[in-house]
Amino acid sequence: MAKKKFTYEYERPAVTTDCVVFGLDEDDLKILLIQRDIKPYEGQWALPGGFIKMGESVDDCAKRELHEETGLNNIYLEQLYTFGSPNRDPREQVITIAYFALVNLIDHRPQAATDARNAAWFAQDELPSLAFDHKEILAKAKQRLKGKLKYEPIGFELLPKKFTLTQMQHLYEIILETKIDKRNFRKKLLKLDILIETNEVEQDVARRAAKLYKFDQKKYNKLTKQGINFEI
Amino acid sequence: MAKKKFTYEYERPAVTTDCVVFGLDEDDLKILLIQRDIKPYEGQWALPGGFIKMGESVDDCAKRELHEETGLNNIYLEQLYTFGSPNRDPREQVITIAYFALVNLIDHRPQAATDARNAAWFAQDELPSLAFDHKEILAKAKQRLKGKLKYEPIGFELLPKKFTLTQMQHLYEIILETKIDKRNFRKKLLKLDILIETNEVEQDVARRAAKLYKFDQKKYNKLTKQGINFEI
DNA sequence: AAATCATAGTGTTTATTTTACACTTTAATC
DNA sequence: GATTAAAGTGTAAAATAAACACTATGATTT
Repeated sequence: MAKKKFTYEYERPAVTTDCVVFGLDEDDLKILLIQRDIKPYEGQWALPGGFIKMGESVDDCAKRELHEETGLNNIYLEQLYTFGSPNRDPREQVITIAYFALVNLIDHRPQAATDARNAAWFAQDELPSLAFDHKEILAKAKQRLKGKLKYEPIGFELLPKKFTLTQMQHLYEIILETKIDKRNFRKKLLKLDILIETNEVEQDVARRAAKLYKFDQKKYNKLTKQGINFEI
Repeated sequence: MAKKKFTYEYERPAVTTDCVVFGLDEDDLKILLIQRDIKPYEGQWALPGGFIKMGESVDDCAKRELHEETGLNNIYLEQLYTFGSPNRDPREQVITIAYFALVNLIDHRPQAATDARNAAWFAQDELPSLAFDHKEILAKAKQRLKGKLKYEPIGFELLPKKFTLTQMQHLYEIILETKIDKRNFRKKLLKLDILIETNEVEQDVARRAAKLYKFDQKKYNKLTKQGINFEI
């Protein structure tokens, strides 16, 4: 073991960040996990994350760990909740600030971890058992994702740059776990006026191809300044 | 200085909790601050809070610090956000998990701090300058309070056990910073069916006395299980 | 005892939003 | 040319939200 070097007057907990990364596959909401290569929980799957370094903000720590362990960069990332039960880590007291992230799996295909750790996407119904209290963190993240999706159109983060209205609707149906009426959904979404209709259509489909739309960031920013109101 | 006793392999940030306590006065939303008696920011006003102890959960730390510094106990307390910029404390890196709390000022009159520190309630428009990044934490708390009030009837936490509908309406008006129509407000609130009408009325008012109501915790619990939907 | 004051308490109408619902169009494939 | 699969589209009914003003009550004043 490396020699211990840092001394404090009072005992201190360790601090980590962990990240729940959601990605949308064809018809499934997937979660990115890494396989632990050290104790405790060696070999088990866990949320990507790790210890904070001095001089870095908590947000930066989450970004860095996510990049180091999964190769992901520049994706939607937001603080979720801080978990601080004294026994959540068997080694010692570890406080973790959990984040949740959204990535579109079409542009960011499942990637190998850069530091040789095993990383993989798991569907909801094929989740392995998770290390630490990560199951609890995941539950909180799912709850937050559901809640957020109703009031903010964060769905764009999970879709490719250009997408069809049906893709967007599927996304809502998968996350909210409910069927949505096609006409009503389109009416509401288009009324928000934050979509740009491109003059392209889907490619390589064996049926009538759907129009592709883009997200209009500028109009969306204006809208949020006035206080958005989007309830699906 | 006391001798330093705890040694770690890697440098660790200190961890604290801070608490934004809101209380409702006659016609003002007030915030509980304590005056710092040590450096840094000695003599300045700050949110109540302090360092986490080993073996205690983050939630427990918030409760304990709140009690030690303000005498408050058993009040509505919920985690707000974790602030972790590396320079938010001039001494060294300190990560703080911020909480927000609601108390009714009628039952919990402004109290002296138990540990001799100066504690006082401040109205929004007479806030002193705050230590650390506490102004930012306060802003986040206000934003959360507004947001929450719209979807959950947390107003009860700020009112005495028995209250009039007008008091509740004033609360909404003060926090949301908007005028609300009396008839529409009452209709909506009563339709939720989480109020119990007592057969008491206000005392000592020089006009027609209003009926007093109580919050029906049981019905409310049922309601939240089904997913509440209360938008004022 | 009557008048005054201050706020409690109460319903209806209109506008807006949400929901329910089914057929035609299009383009590729067989 | 028929088939297939999903795209795309509108209307009517129901529910909800918003706007709006007077009467009731009880204490205080004259």
